[in-house]
Amino acid sequence: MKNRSDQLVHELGKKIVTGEFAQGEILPKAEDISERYEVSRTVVREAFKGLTTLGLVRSNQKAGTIVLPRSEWQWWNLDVLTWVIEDENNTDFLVHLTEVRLGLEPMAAALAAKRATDQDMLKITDAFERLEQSLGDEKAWASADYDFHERILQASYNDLIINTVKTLRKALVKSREKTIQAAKDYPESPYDTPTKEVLDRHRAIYDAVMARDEELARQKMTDLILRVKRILDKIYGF
Amino acid sequence: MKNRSDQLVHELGKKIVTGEFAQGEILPKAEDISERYEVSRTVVREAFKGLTTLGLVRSNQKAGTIVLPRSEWQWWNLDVLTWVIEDENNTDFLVHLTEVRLGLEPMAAALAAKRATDQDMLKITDAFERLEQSLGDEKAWASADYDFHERILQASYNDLIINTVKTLRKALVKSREKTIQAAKDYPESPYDTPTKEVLDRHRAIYDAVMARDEELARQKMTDLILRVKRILDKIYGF
DNA sequence: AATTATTTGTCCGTATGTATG
DNA sequence: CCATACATACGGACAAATAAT
Repeated sequence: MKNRSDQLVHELGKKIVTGEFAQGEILPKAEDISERYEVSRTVVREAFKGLTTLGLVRSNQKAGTIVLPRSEWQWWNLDVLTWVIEDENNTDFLVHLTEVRLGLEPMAAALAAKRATDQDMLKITDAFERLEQSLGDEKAWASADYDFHERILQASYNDLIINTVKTLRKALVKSREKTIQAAKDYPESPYDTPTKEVLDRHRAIYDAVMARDEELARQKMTDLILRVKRILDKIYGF
Repeated sequence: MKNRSDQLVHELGKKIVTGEFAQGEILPKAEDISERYEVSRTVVREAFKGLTTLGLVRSNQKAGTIVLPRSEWQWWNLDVLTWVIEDENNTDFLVHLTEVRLGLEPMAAALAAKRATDQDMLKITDAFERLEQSLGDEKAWASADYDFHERILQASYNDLIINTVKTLRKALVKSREKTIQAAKDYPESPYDTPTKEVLDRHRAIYDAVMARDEELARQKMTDLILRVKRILDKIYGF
Protein backbone atom coordinates (compact mmCIF):
# COMPACT_ATOMS: atom_id res chain seq x y z
CA MET A 1 0.00 0.00 0.00
CA LYS A 2 2.94 2.31 0.39
CA ASN A 3 4.63 2.60 -2.97
CA ARG A 4 3.05 3.77 -6.20
CA SER A 5 3.03 0.49 -8.05
CA ASP A 6 1.23 -1.21 -5.16
CA GLN A 7 -1.38 1.54 -5.17
CA LEU A 8 -1.79 1.10 -8.89
CA VAL A 9 -2.17 -2.67 -8.48
CA HIS A 10 -4.97 -2.01 -6.01
CA GLU A 11 -6.77 0.48 -8.21
CA LEU A 12 -6.59 -1.62 -11.36
CA GLY A 13 -7.06 -4.94 -9.56
CA LYS A 14 -10.25 -3.83 -7.89
CA LYS A 15 -11.64 -2.59 -11.19
CA ILE A 16 -10.92 -5.95 -12.79
CA VAL A 17 -12.46 -7.99 -9.99
CA THR A 18 -15.61 -5.87 -9.91
CA GLY A 19 -15.94 -6.21 -13.67
CA GLU A 20 -15.29 -2.58 -14.53
CA PHE A 21 -12.60 -4.04 -16.74
CA ALA A 22 -14.33 -7.09 -18.19
CA GLN A 23 -12.75 -10.41 -19.00
CA GLY A 24 -11.07 -10.34 -22.39
CA GLU A 25 -10.89 -6.58 -22.42
CA ILE A 26 -7.61 -4.88 -23.26
CA LEU A 27 -6.26 -2.53 -20.63
CA PRO A 28 -5.18 0.93 -21.79
CA LYS A 29 -1.59 0.79 -22.94
CA ALA A 30 1.11 1.34 -20.38
CA GLU A 31 1.88 4.80 -21.64
CA ASP A 32 -1.74 5.99 -21.30
CA ILE A 33 -2.06 4.61 -17.79
CA SER A 34 1.23 6.25 -16.95
CA GLU A 35 -0.28 9.55 -18.03
CA ARG A 36 -3.72 9.00 -16.50
CA TYR A 37 -2.38 8.07 -13.06
CA GLU A 38 0.62 10.40 -13.24
CA VAL A 39 3.26 7.75 -12.73
CA SER A 40 6.17 6.66 -14.89
CA ARG A 41 6.06 3.78 -17.32
CA THR A 42 8.37 1.87 -15.00
CA VAL A 43 5.77 2.01 -12.22
CA VAL A 44 3.05 0.92 -14.63
CA ARG A 45 5.24 -1.96 -15.77
CA GLU A 46 5.79 -3.03 -12.18
CA ALA A 47 2.08 -2.82 -11.50
CA PHE A 48 1.38 -4.94 -14.59
CA LYS A 49 3.90 -7.43 -13.27
CA GLY A 50 2.00 -7.55 -10.00
CA LEU A 51 -1.35 -7.96 -11.73
CA THR A 52 0.14 -10.72 -13.86
CA THR A 53 1.30 -12.60 -10.77
CA LEU A 54 -2.21 -12.20 -9.35
CA GLY A 55 -3.48 -13.95 -12.48
CA LEU A 56 -5.65 -10.98 -13.40
CA VAL A 57 -3.96 -10.04 -16.68
CA ARG A 58 -1.53 -11.32 -19.25
CA SER A 59 0.66 -9.07 -21.36
CA ASN A 60 1.31 -9.93 -24.96
CA GLN A 61 3.36 -8.04 -27.41
CA LYS A 62 1.32 -6.14 -29.92
CA ALA A 63 -1.91 -7.51 -28.45
CA GLY A 64 -1.61 -5.42 -25.32
CA THR A 65 -2.45 -6.39 -21.75
CA ILE A 66 -5.60 -8.47 -21.60
CA VAL A 67 -7.89 -9.15 -18.63
CA LEU A 68 -7.91 -12.90 -17.87
CA PRO A 69 -11.03 -14.96 -17.04
CA ARG A 70 -11.93 -15.67 -13.43
CA SER A 71 -10.58 -19.21 -13.72
CA GLU A 72 -7.05 -17.80 -13.93
CA TRP A 73 -7.24 -15.55 -10.89
CA GLN A 74 -5.17 -16.20 -7.80
CA TRP A 75 -8.19 -16.48 -5.53
CA TRP A 76 -6.15 -17.15 -2.41
CA ASN A 77 -4.25 -13.91 -2.59
CA LEU A 78 -5.51 -11.81 0.30
CA ASP A 79 -6.10 -8.75 -1.85
CA VAL A 80 -7.94 -10.61 -4.59
CA LEU A 81 -10.06 -12.49 -2.06
CA THR A 82 -10.97 -9.31 -0.21
CA TRP A 83 -11.89 -7.51 -3.42
CA VAL A 84 -14.12 -10.38 -4.45
CA ILE A 85 -15.84 -10.55 -1.07
CA GLU A 86 -16.41 -6.82 -1.06
CA ASP A 87 -17.87 -6.88 -4.54
CA GLU A 88 -21.56 -6.34 -4.00
CA ASN A 89 -22.51 -8.01 -7.27
CA ASN A 90 -21.11 -11.17 -5.79
CA THR A 91 -23.32 -11.93 -2.82
CA ASP A 92 -23.35 -15.68 -3.29
CA PHE A 93 -19.59 -15.77 -2.99
CA LEU A 94 -20.04 -15.84 0.77
CA VAL A 95 -21.89 -19.11 0.31
CA HIS A 96 -18.99 -20.47 -1.71
CA LEU A 97 -16.52 -19.38 0.93
CA THR A 98 -18.53 -21.16 3.58
CA GLU A 99 -18.47 -24.31 1.50
CA VAL A 100 -14.67 -24.14 1.47
CA ARG A 101 -14.66 -23.63 5.23
CA LEU A 102 -16.93 -26.64 5.46
CA GLY A 103 -14.34 -28.63 3.57
CA LEU A 104 -11.21 -27.50 5.37
CA GLU A 105 -12.01 -26.55 8.95
CA PRO A 106 -13.57 -29.88 9.99
CA MET A 107 -10.55 -31.55 8.42
CA ALA A 108 -8.27 -29.31 10.48
CA ALA A 109 -10.20 -30.19 13.64
CA ALA A 110 -9.84 -33.90 12.90
CA LEU A 111 -6.11 -33.51 12.27
CA ALA A 112 -5.77 -31.53 15.49
CA ALA A 113 -7.45 -34.34 17.41
CA LYS A 114 -4.86 -36.63 15.89
CA ARG A 115 -1.70 -34.54 16.12
CA ALA A 116 -2.06 -32.03 18.95
CA THR A 117 0.80 -32.15 21.44
CA ASP A 118 0.24 -31.77 25.17
CA GLN A 119 1.22 -28.15 24.84
CA ASP A 120 -1.27 -27.63 22.02
CA MET A 121 -3.94 -29.16 24.24
CA LEU A 122 -3.10 -26.70 27.01
CA LYS A 123 -3.36 -23.74 24.65
CA ILE A 124 -6.70 -24.93 23.29
CA THR A 125 -7.99 -25.46 26.81
CA ASP A 126 -6.92 -21.96 27.79
CA ALA A 127 -8.78 -20.45 24.85
CA PHE A 128 -11.90 -22.47 25.55
CA GLU A 129 -11.96 -21.42 29.19
CA ARG A 130 -11.74 -17.79 28.15
CA LEU A 131 -14.62 -18.49 25.81
CA GLU A 132 -16.72 -19.80 28.67
CA GLN A 133 -16.03 -16.67 30.67
CA SER A 134 -16.92 -14.36 27.79
CA LEU A 135 -20.61 -15.16 27.50
CA GLY A 136 -22.35 -11.88 26.82
CA ASP A 137 -19.17 -9.86 26.32
CA GLU A 138 -19.03 -9.31 22.59
CA LYS A 139 -15.44 -8.09 22.50
CA ALA A 140 -13.86 -10.64 24.83
CA TRP A 141 -15.76 -13.35 22.99
CA ALA A 142 -14.43 -12.31 19.63
CA SER A 143 -10.86 -12.47 20.90
CA ALA A 144 -11.27 -15.85 22.63
CA ASP A 145 -13.18 -17.25 19.66
CA TYR A 146 -10.38 -16.21 17.33
CA ASP A 147 -7.76 -17.84 19.54
CA PHE A 148 -9.77 -21.02 19.99
CA HIS A 149 -10.06 -21.62 16.26
CA GLU A 150 -6.51 -20.44 15.64
CA ARG A 151 -5.02 -22.92 18.10
CA ILE A 152 -6.98 -25.85 16.79
CA LEU A 153 -5.85 -24.85 13.32
CA GLN A 154 -2.20 -24.70 14.36
CA ALA A 155 -2.50 -28.12 15.98
CA SER A 156 -3.41 -29.62 12.61
CA TYR A 157 0.25 -29.28 11.60
CA ASN A 158 -0.73 -28.89 7.96
CA ASP A 159 0.88 -25.69 6.66
CA LEU A 160 -1.27 -25.58 3.58
CA ILE A 161 -4.55 -25.82 5.46
CA ILE A 162 -3.34 -23.40 8.13
CA ASN A 163 -2.36 -20.81 5.56
CA THR A 164 -5.53 -21.21 3.51
CA VAL A 165 -7.95 -20.96 6.41
CA LYS A 166 -6.06 -18.01 7.88
CA THR A 167 -6.20 -16.19 4.57
CA LEU A 168 -9.90 -16.87 4.39
CA ARG A 169 -10.40 -15.54 7.93
CA LYS A 170 -8.40 -12.41 7.27
CA ALA A 171 -10.38 -11.64 4.15
CA LEU A 172 -13.65 -12.10 6.03
CA VAL A 173 -12.51 -9.80 8.81
CA LYS A 174 -11.32 -7.15 6.36
CA SER A 175 -14.70 -7.05 4.69
CA ARG A 176 -16.76 -7.69 7.81
CA GLU A 177 -18.22 -4.19 8.14
CA LYS A 178 -20.13 -4.39 4.88
CA THR A 179 -21.41 -7.87 5.53
CA ILE A 180 -22.56 -7.03 9.02
CA GLN A 181 -24.56 -4.30 7.43
CA ALA A 182 -26.33 -6.86 5.26
CA ALA A 183 -26.82 -9.17 8.22
CA LYS A 184 -28.51 -6.52 10.32
CA ASP A 185 -31.71 -7.08 8.41
CA TYR A 186 -31.80 -10.57 9.81
CA PRO A 187 -32.24 -11.77 13.38
CA GLU A 188 -29.24 -14.09 13.26
CA SER A 189 -25.72 -13.02 12.43
CA PRO A 190 -23.60 -15.10 10.08
CA TYR A 191 -20.78 -14.75 12.60
CA ASP A 192 -20.35 -16.54 15.89
CA THR A 193 -22.02 -14.65 18.68
CA PRO A 194 -21.67 -15.12 22.43
CA THR A 195 -24.83 -17.13 23.05
CA LYS A 196 -25.24 -20.27 25.11
CA GLU A 197 -26.09 -22.35 22.07
CA VAL A 198 -22.91 -21.35 20.23
CA LEU A 199 -20.82 -21.94 23.32
CA ASP A 200 -22.19 -25.45 23.60
CA ARG A 201 -21.22 -26.10 20.01
CA HIS A 202 -17.68 -24.98 20.82
CA ARG A 203 -17.67 -27.22 23.88
CA ALA A 204 -18.55 -30.20 21.73
CA ILE A 205 -15.57 -29.47 19.47
CA TYR A 206 -13.33 -28.94 22.47
CA ASP A 207 -14.35 -32.21 24.11
CA ALA A 208 -13.85 -34.15 20.90
CA VAL A 209 -10.34 -32.81 20.35
CA MET A 210 -9.41 -33.50 23.96
CA ALA A 211 -10.71 -37.05 23.61
CA ARG A 212 -8.65 -37.37 20.40
CA ASP A 213 -11.81 -38.44 18.62
CA GLU A 214 -11.07 -37.41 15.05
CA GLU A 215 -14.44 -38.21 13.57
CA LEU A 216 -16.35 -36.49 16.35
CA ALA A 217 -14.17 -33.38 16.10
CA ARG A 218 -14.80 -33.31 12.36
CA GLN A 219 -18.53 -33.68 12.86
CA LYS A 220 -18.84 -31.02 15.56
CA MET A 221 -16.85 -28.49 13.59
CA THR A 222 -19.07 -29.25 10.62
CA ASP A 223 -22.12 -28.58 12.77
CA LEU A 224 -20.76 -25.22 13.84
CA ILE A 225 -20.10 -24.04 10.29
CA LEU A 226 -23.36 -25.48 9.00
CA ARG A 227 -25.07 -23.07 11.36
CA VAL A 228 -23.44 -20.20 9.46
CA LYS A 229 -24.32 -21.77 6.14
CA ARG A 230 -27.98 -22.14 7.07
CA ILE A 231 -28.11 -18.43 7.88
CA LEU A 232 -26.46 -17.47 4.60
CA ASP A 233 -28.72 -19.79 2.65
CA LYS A 234 -31.67 -18.08 4.28
CA ILE A 235 -30.34 -14.63 3.42
CA TYR A 236 -29.44 -15.31 -0.18
CA GLY A 237 -32.15 -17.84 -0.78
CA PHE A 238 -30.30 -20.88 -2.07
CA MET B 1 9.09 -18.20 -18.53
CA LYS B 2 9.68 -16.04 -21.55
CA ASN B 3 11.01 -12.73 -20.31
CA ARG B 4 14.01 -12.20 -18.12
CA SER B 5 12.23 -11.06 -14.98
CA ASP B 6 10.07 -14.20 -15.04
CA GLN B 7 13.16 -16.34 -15.37
CA LEU B 8 14.71 -14.52 -12.46
CA VAL B 9 11.56 -15.03 -10.37
CA HIS B 10 11.84 -18.74 -11.04
CA GLU B 11 15.52 -18.95 -10.17
CA LEU B 12 15.26 -16.97 -6.97
CA GLY B 13 11.84 -18.35 -6.00
CA LYS B 14 13.00 -21.92 -6.20
CA LYS B 15 16.03 -21.16 -4.07
CA ILE B 16 13.81 -19.58 -1.43
CA VAL B 17 11.32 -22.45 -1.35
CA THR B 18 14.05 -25.07 -1.10
CA GLY B 19 15.68 -23.15 1.71
CA GLU B 20 18.82 -22.16 -0.14
CA PHE B 21 17.81 -18.67 0.86
CA ALA B 22 16.58 -19.20 4.41
CA GLN B 23 13.73 -17.40 6.11
CA GLY B 24 14.86 -14.04 7.50
CA GLU B 25 17.88 -13.95 5.25
CA ILE B 26 18.62 -10.81 3.23
CA LEU B 27 18.85 -11.30 -0.52
CA PRO B 28 21.86 -9.80 -2.28
CA LYS B 29 21.07 -6.21 -3.16
CA ALA B 30 19.41 -5.51 -6.45
CA GLU B 31 22.58 -4.15 -7.99
CA ASP B 32 24.59 -7.29 -7.19
CA ILE B 33 21.90 -9.57 -8.56
CA SER B 34 21.76 -7.38 -11.63
CA GLU B 35 25.46 -8.00 -12.13
CA ARG B 36 25.43 -11.68 -11.13
CA TYR B 37 22.59 -12.60 -13.52
CA GLU B 38 23.60 -10.10 -16.19
CA VAL B 39 20.30 -8.26 -16.31
CA SER B 40 19.44 -4.64 -15.74
CA ARG B 41 18.35 -3.30 -12.40
CA THR B 42 14.88 -2.74 -13.89
CA VAL B 43 14.56 -6.48 -14.51
CA VAL B 44 15.71 -7.27 -10.99
CA ARG B 45 13.18 -4.80 -9.63
CA GLU B 46 10.40 -6.44 -11.61
CA ALA B 47 11.50 -9.85 -10.37
CA PHE B 48 11.47 -8.57 -6.77
CA LYS B 49 7.99 -7.25 -7.39
CA GLY B 50 6.94 -10.70 -8.55
CA LEU B 51 8.54 -12.42 -5.56
CA THR B 52 6.80 -9.92 -3.30
CA THR B 53 3.42 -10.76 -4.78
CA LEU B 54 4.22 -14.44 -4.23
CA GLY B 55 4.69 -13.60 -0.56
CA LEU B 56 8.26 -14.87 -0.64
CA VAL B 57 10.06 -11.60 0.16
CA ARG B 58 9.49 -8.09 1.41
CA SER B 59 11.65 -5.14 0.37
CA ASN B 60 12.54 -2.34 2.73
CA GLN B 61 14.62 0.67 1.94
CA LYS B 62 18.06 0.51 3.41
CA ALA B 63 17.24 -2.82 5.11
CA GLY B 64 17.29 -4.77 1.87
CA THR B 65 14.99 -7.52 0.58
CA ILE B 66 14.24 -10.11 3.25
CA VAL B 67 12.99 -13.69 2.81
CA LEU B 68 9.59 -14.08 4.50
CA PRO B 69 8.53 -17.06 6.65
CA ARG B 70 6.50 -19.91 5.12
CA SER B 71 3.33 -18.59 6.73
CA GLU B 72 3.41 -15.62 4.36
CA TRP B 73 3.87 -17.59 1.16
CA GLN B 74 1.17 -17.71 -1.50
CA TRP B 75 0.86 -21.48 -1.39
CA TRP B 76 -1.84 -21.64 -4.05
CA ASN B 77 0.26 -19.99 -6.70
CA LEU B 78 1.02 -22.71 -9.23
CA ASP B 79 4.73 -21.96 -9.31
CA VAL B 80 5.12 -21.87 -5.54
CA LEU B 81 3.08 -25.04 -5.12
CA THR B 82 5.09 -26.87 -7.75
CA TRP B 83 8.39 -25.79 -6.24
CA VAL B 84 7.27 -26.99 -2.82
CA ILE B 85 6.11 -30.35 -4.15
CA GLU B 86 9.33 -30.83 -6.06
CA ASP B 87 11.42 -30.00 -3.02
CA GLU B 88 12.85 -33.33 -1.95
CA ASN B 89 13.34 -32.23 1.63
CA ASN B 90 9.60 -31.91 1.82
CA THR B 91 8.29 -35.42 1.32
CA ASP B 92 5.47 -35.17 3.83
CA PHE B 93 3.99 -32.26 1.91
CA LEU B 94 2.31 -34.81 -0.36
CA VAL B 95 0.46 -36.06 2.71
CA HIS B 96 -0.64 -32.51 3.49
CA LEU B 97 -1.81 -32.03 -0.06
CA THR B 98 -3.85 -35.18 0.14
CA GLU B 99 -5.48 -33.92 3.31
CA VAL B 100 -6.57 -30.82 1.44
CA ARG B 101 -7.93 -32.95 -1.37
CA LEU B 102 -9.76 -34.95 1.28
CA GLY B 103 -11.35 -31.73 2.47
CA LEU B 104 -12.30 -30.21 -0.87
CA GLU B 105 -12.95 -32.93 -3.43
CA PRO B 106 -15.65 -34.79 -1.48
CA MET B 107 -17.27 -31.41 -0.90
CA ALA B 108 -17.14 -30.74 -4.64
CA ALA B 109 -18.73 -34.12 -5.33
CA ALA B 110 -21.53 -33.39 -2.88
CA LEU B 111 -22.13 -29.98 -4.44
CA ALA B 112 -22.13 -31.55 -7.89
CA ALA B 113 -24.79 -34.03 -6.77
CA LYS B 114 -26.80 -31.03 -5.66
CA ARG B 115 -26.22 -28.58 -8.50
CA ALA B 116 -25.39 -30.51 -11.67
CA THR B 117 -27.60 -29.61 -14.60
CA ASP B 118 -28.86 -32.19 -17.06
CA GLN B 119 -26.08 -31.21 -19.37
CA ASP B 120 -23.50 -31.63 -16.62
CA MET B 121 -24.91 -35.09 -15.97
CA LEU B 122 -24.46 -36.00 -19.63
CA LYS B 123 -20.85 -34.86 -19.62
CA ILE B 124 -20.10 -36.81 -16.46
CA THR B 125 -21.76 -39.90 -17.92
CA ASP B 126 -19.71 -39.59 -21.06
CA ALA B 127 -16.47 -39.41 -19.09
CA PHE B 128 -17.44 -42.37 -16.93
CA GLU B 129 -18.28 -44.52 -19.93
CA ARG B 130 -14.88 -43.73 -21.42
CA LEU B 131 -13.41 -44.75 -18.10
CA GLU B 132 -15.15 -48.12 -18.28
CA GLN B 133 -13.77 -48.71 -21.73
CA SER B 134 -10.23 -47.77 -20.72
CA LEU B 135 -9.52 -50.62 -18.31
CA GLY B 136 -5.93 -51.64 -18.92
CA ASP B 137 -5.11 -48.77 -21.24
CA GLU B 138 -2.93 -46.51 -19.14
CA LYS B 139 -3.09 -43.54 -21.47
CA ALA B 140 -6.78 -43.57 -22.31
CA TRP B 141 -7.51 -44.09 -18.62
CA ALA B 142 -5.49 -41.05 -17.60
CA SER B 143 -7.42 -38.88 -20.05
CA ALA B 144 -10.85 -40.20 -19.06
CA ASP B 145 -9.97 -40.05 -15.38
CA TYR B 146 -8.95 -36.42 -15.74
CA ASP B 147 -12.19 -35.56 -17.51
CA PHE B 148 -14.35 -37.44 -15.04
CA HIS B 149 -12.99 -35.54 -12.06
CA GLU B 150 -12.89 -32.29 -14.00
CA ARG B 151 -16.56 -32.46 -14.94
CA ILE B 152 -17.71 -33.32 -11.45
CA LEU B 153 -15.64 -30.41 -10.23
CA GLN B 154 -17.20 -28.02 -12.75
CA ALA B 155 -20.66 -29.17 -11.72
CA SER B 156 -20.00 -27.98 -8.16
CA TYR B 157 -20.45 -24.42 -9.41
CA ASN B 158 -18.10 -23.13 -6.74
CA ASP B 159 -15.41 -21.09 -8.48
CA LEU B 160 -13.15 -21.06 -5.46
CA ILE B 161 -13.15 -24.83 -5.03
CA ILE B 162 -12.83 -25.38 -8.77
CA ASN B 163 -9.82 -23.12 -9.02
CA THR B 164 -8.14 -24.53 -5.92
CA VAL B 165 -8.51 -28.17 -6.86
CA LYS B 166 -7.41 -27.49 -10.42
CA THR B 167 -4.31 -25.70 -9.21
CA LEU B 168 -3.56 -28.64 -6.95
CA ARG B 169 -3.99 -31.07 -9.83
CA LYS B 170 -1.79 -29.06 -12.16
CA ALA B 171 0.97 -28.88 -9.58
CA LEU B 172 0.77 -32.64 -9.03
CA VAL B 173 0.97 -33.31 -12.75
CA LYS B 174 3.89 -30.93 -13.21
CA SER B 175 5.88 -32.72 -10.56
CA ARG B 176 4.57 -36.19 -11.30
CA GLU B 177 7.73 -37.54 -12.91
CA LYS B 178 9.79 -37.20 -9.75
CA THR B 179 7.11 -38.62 -7.52
CA ILE B 180 6.49 -41.58 -9.76
CA GLN B 181 10.15 -42.32 -9.38
CA ALA B 182 9.72 -42.48 -5.62
CA ALA B 183 6.57 -44.56 -5.96
CA LYS B 184 8.27 -47.17 -8.09
CA ASP B 185 9.82 -48.67 -5.00
CA TYR B 186 6.33 -49.56 -3.83
CA PRO B 187 3.85 -52.00 -5.29
CA GLU B 188 0.97 -49.51 -5.29
CA SER B 189 1.07 -46.14 -7.03
CA PRO B 190 -0.26 -43.05 -5.28
CA TYR B 191 -2.06 -42.19 -8.49
CA ASP B 192 -5.21 -43.70 -9.86
CA THR B 193 -4.48 -46.70 -12.01
CA PRO B 194 -6.75 -48.56 -14.41
CA THR B 195 -7.65 -51.51 -12.20
CA LYS B 196 -11.06 -53.01 -11.61
CA GLU B 197 -11.04 -51.96 -7.97
CA VAL B 198 -10.41 -48.31 -8.81
CA LEU B 199 -13.03 -48.39 -11.55
CA ASP B 200 -15.60 -49.65 -9.07
CA ARG B 201 -14.76 -46.79 -6.74
CA HIS B 202 -15.38 -44.37 -9.60
CA ARG B 203 -18.65 -46.10 -10.39
CA ALA B 204 -19.78 -45.59 -6.80
CA ILE B 205 -19.11 -41.86 -7.12
CA TYR B 206 -20.82 -41.75 -10.48
CA ASP B 207 -23.93 -43.53 -9.22
CA ALA B 208 -24.18 -41.27 -6.20
CA VAL B 209 -23.98 -38.09 -8.25
CA MET B 210 -26.55 -39.41 -10.73
CA ALA B 211 -28.85 -40.25 -7.82
CA ARG B 212 -28.27 -36.71 -6.47
CA ASP B 213 -27.28 -38.28 -3.16
CA GLU B 214 -25.01 -35.62 -1.72
CA GLU B 215 -23.84 -37.52 1.32
CA LEU B 216 -23.13 -40.69 -0.63
CA ALA B 217 -21.19 -38.77 -3.27
CA ARG B 218 -19.16 -37.14 -0.52
CA GLN B 219 -18.47 -40.48 1.12
CA LYS B 220 -17.48 -42.30 -2.06
CA MET B 221 -15.12 -39.53 -3.14
CA THR B 222 -13.62 -39.64 0.33
CA ASP B 223 -13.08 -43.38 -0.05
CA LEU B 224 -11.28 -42.88 -3.34
CA ILE B 225 -8.86 -40.32 -1.95
CA LEU B 226 -8.36 -42.24 1.27
CA ARG B 227 -6.93 -44.99 -0.87
CA VAL B 228 -4.23 -42.57 -2.02
CA LYS B 229 -3.66 -41.37 1.52
CA ARG B 230 -3.20 -44.90 2.82
CA ILE B 231 -0.49 -45.48 0.24
CA LEU B 232 1.28 -42.24 1.10
CA ASP B 233 1.04 -42.97 4.81
CA LYS B 234 2.64 -46.33 4.13
CA ILE B 235 5.44 -44.75 2.11
CA TYR B 236 6.27 -41.93 4.48
CA GLY B 237 5.37 -43.81 7.63
CA PHE B 238 2.84 -41.56 9.32
C1' DA C 1 20.11 13.84 18.54
C1' DA C 2 22.11 14.65 14.26
C1' DT C 3 24.72 12.86 10.28
C1' DT C 4 26.10 9.68 7.01
C1' DA C 5 26.09 5.65 4.30
C1' DT C 6 23.51 2.25 2.10
C1' DT C 7 19.74 0.33 -0.27
C1' DT C 8 15.42 0.50 -2.34
C1' DG C 9 11.97 3.60 -4.87
C1' DT C 10 10.98 6.46 -8.78
C1' DC C 11 11.61 8.37 -13.22
C1' DC C 12 13.06 9.10 -17.98
C1' DG C 13 15.30 8.67 -22.60
C1' DT C 14 16.53 5.47 -25.64
C1' DA C 15 17.24 1.17 -27.98
C1' DT C 16 15.85 -3.37 -29.39
C1' DG C 17 12.71 -7.36 -30.13
C1' DT C 18 8.50 -9.14 -32.09
C1' DA C 19 4.06 -9.93 -33.87
C1' DT C 20 0.40 -7.86 -37.02
C1' DG C 21 -1.41 -6.10 -41.10
C1' DC D 1 9.30 -6.88 -47.09
C1' DC D 2 7.91 -2.82 -44.78
C1' DA D 3 5.57 -0.01 -41.43
C1' DT D 4 3.41 0.06 -37.11
C1' DA D 5 2.51 -0.66 -32.38
C1' DC D 6 3.63 -2.48 -28.49
C1' DA D 7 6.44 -5.08 -25.09
C1' DT D 8 11.00 -5.71 -23.36
C1' DA D 9 15.38 -4.15 -21.79
C1' DC D 10 18.95 -0.97 -20.43
C1' DG D 11 21.53 2.59 -17.67
C1' DG D 12 21.89 6.68 -15.41
C1' DA D 13 20.03 10.04 -12.31
C1' DC D 14 17.85 11.57 -8.22
C1' DA D 15 14.50 10.87 -4.14
C1' DA D 16 13.32 8.66 0.09
C1' DA D 17 13.83 5.86 3.96
C1' DT D 18 16.41 4.02 7.69
C1' DA D 19 20.35 1.45 10.07
C1' DA D 20 24.52 2.52 11.91
C1' DT D 21 27.67 5.70 13.80
